[in-house]
Amino acid sequence: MDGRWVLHFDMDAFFASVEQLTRPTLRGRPVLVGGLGGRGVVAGASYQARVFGAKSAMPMHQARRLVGASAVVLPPRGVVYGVASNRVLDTVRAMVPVLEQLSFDEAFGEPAELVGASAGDVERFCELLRERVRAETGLVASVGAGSGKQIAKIASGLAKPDGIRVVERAQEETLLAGLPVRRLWGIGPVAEERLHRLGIDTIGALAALTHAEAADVLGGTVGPALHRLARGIDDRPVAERASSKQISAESTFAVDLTTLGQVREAMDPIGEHAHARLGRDGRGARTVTVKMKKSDMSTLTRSATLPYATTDATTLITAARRLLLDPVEIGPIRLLGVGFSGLSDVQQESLFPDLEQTLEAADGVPSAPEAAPTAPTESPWRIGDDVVHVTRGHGWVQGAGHGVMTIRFETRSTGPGVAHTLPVDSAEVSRANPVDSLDWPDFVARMTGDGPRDET
DNA sequence: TCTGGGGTCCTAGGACCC
DNA sequence: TCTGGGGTCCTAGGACCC
Repeated sequence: MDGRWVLHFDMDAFFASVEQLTRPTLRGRPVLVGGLGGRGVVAGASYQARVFGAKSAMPMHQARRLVGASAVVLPPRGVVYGVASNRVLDTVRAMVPVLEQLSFDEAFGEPAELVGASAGDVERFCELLRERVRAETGLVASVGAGSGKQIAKIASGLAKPDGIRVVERAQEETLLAGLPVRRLWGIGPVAEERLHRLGIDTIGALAALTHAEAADVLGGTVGPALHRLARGIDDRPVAERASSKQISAESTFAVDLTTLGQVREAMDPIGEHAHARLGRDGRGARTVTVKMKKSDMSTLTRSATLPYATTDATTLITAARRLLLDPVEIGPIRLLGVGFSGLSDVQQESLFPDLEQTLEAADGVPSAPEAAPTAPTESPWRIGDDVVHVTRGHGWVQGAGHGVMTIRFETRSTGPGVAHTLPVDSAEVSRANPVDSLDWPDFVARMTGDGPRDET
């Protein structure tokens, strides 16, 4: 495997960038994407928001406070990110046929034509890849390259934003040795703390341990594996991912649930959501798992395995319901989840109707909560909603309240748009497919051609 | 008003079978 | 006049990733 080059391709601030692409007014502004409720966290932050210290996984209220009044806070539009992600990855795949996709916005590749190539050749290849993605999707990616997955991933981190970083063999050891252990893929807060207590802060210090010591600190399987990575030994192959092993849905409540009645009631929409995603997958499940997170953040799970895999909603959701625990006994519950595993193809008459392409694109994507915990009386429109106006076209809700709403009319192809204030009950405005913000010309063609389109 | 939602993998104990 | 050993499945919890 000498002379192999692994690439790690990573979109820059993906969610926030898609918002800025499809809502041009947001370009250059600090955008926070994530849950708007009191318990929401940041799923994506634009670089303009990161300047203030906001970042992914941070509680939204904290990020908001850091950024201040200029912050634009938007709920995630999973469907749009899914469509954008598919287009980006299709573009990448045209140059790198075998891709190991890690998430919506990240993938490893190992192009055959780069075996034995010079660093300069690799850099030119990555630049071409980035240019194509930018030209075809309007989105920016950074790319890292190195002799293995770990170094490629670290390199793409160093390349950000909007860059390339090719790490040559001769630079690897020095580069790794100086980095904090936390930069290793697989070392999280717990392992970091454990190493820190032993005075091991850098990857170099981890590499200096013996194999046995590493196993001792980090566990018999993970320890030696991380130790090898720390020493720059990483011959893991790049391969397409197998189909998922588990499909789940979960929801955090604005207020903790304290009675079994509340938990049972909350269970149904979550179970149905998980089941709908199972339906899109097409397989049946044999094991049902219920997850309950308590107010102290500890988690309880209960699972049951059926004699055979099924796609039947009643069977699966009934099994889930039987697993629920009573908050009176275990304490208040902040999150409830339902998961299906033991997935297999199950020969059965088609129980699932055909679903829209956009729904498939949305699969596995974070989406806004179905039922908002906020006051339902004020307005049917929420900030970030996609709308279409009879004459002004596609837009999004910038603000709503006191009987009026402000709509910004713009899409990817319009450039920054104008804002208009309309009554919240205006008959000229209706809900729009969010994907139209990416594909406005297609939408116009549909309207003038084949007549009215489906609602989502 | 601290800490989402969707996943993967690992560990460890008990049941069960040969 | 006792209770080995290996393999597999199931369950529960937890670390870690984006």
